[in-house]
Amino acid sequence: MPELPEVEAVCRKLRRDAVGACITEARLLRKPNRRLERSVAGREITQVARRGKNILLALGDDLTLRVHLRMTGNLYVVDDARLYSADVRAWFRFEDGRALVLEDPRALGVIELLRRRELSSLLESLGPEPLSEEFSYEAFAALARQSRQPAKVFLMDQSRVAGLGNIYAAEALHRARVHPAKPMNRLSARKLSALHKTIVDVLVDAVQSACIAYAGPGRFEARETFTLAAYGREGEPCPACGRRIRRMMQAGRSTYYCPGCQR
DNA sequence: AACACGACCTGGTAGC
DNA sequence: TGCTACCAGGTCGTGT
Repeated sequence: MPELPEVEAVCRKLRRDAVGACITEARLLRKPNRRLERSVAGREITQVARRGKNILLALGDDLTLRVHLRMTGNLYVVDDARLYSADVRAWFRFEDGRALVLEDPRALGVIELLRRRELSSLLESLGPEPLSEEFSYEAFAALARQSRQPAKVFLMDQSRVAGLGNIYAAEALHRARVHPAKPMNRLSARKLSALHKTIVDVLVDAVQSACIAYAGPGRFEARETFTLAAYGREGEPCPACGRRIRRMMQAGRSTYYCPGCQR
């Protein structure tokens, strides 16, 4: 379910609700992990950070709880974890009675405890944050020029750019008028530059939209201000040129694009 | 290096 | 109504 914008919305809310909370007890309901459960007890959540689609809850200086929501996860604070039994896969009870809850119907989400070294190797494996200074055009273009990967596959590779997923990769390509199958090293400087810009634009818009719509429990369905131009619109007219949006498969995922303007 | 594909899981929906 | 097939916002491991 969540890509960078939705994960960012989750993190912003957690910064308000969970930072400073002290964990008294934890349970991973799907796959019990006594070591993790024991290790987090008594620890304070000192910081909430996002890197790509990873949520990083710092528990003091040396330990970090990494949560990845994968397709259907959601992470939020509730007043009483016992009231949210349906798809709750893990809970972390706080001293004040509230609890941090991982809700994840498909149970593909990941929770793990990382020591400092493990955290840095995770961070090293990820490409630049597209909404930070490190996502420069030069760095992006340098990677692109040496890759023959199809543009869509390249954008979804977390080691190239961290945080894009199936929806926003498609939307960035559509805005930049780049065909999803175009090999990255064959894009003109003009197209490459357009793509670099639309990645940022799409994510900025989507973060704003996700933050407005996101309230915690529940899904990320309401995209208040972000309208998808291509994703999920097979057969509908392209808002830019009117040609019908097509769907194709790439790396096992659906890709939506406009055969008229994306070339 | 690049790509296909299955595995991990569950639920929703279109079609018969 | 009930069944089947396919689809889903992610990632990893294996094989070609």
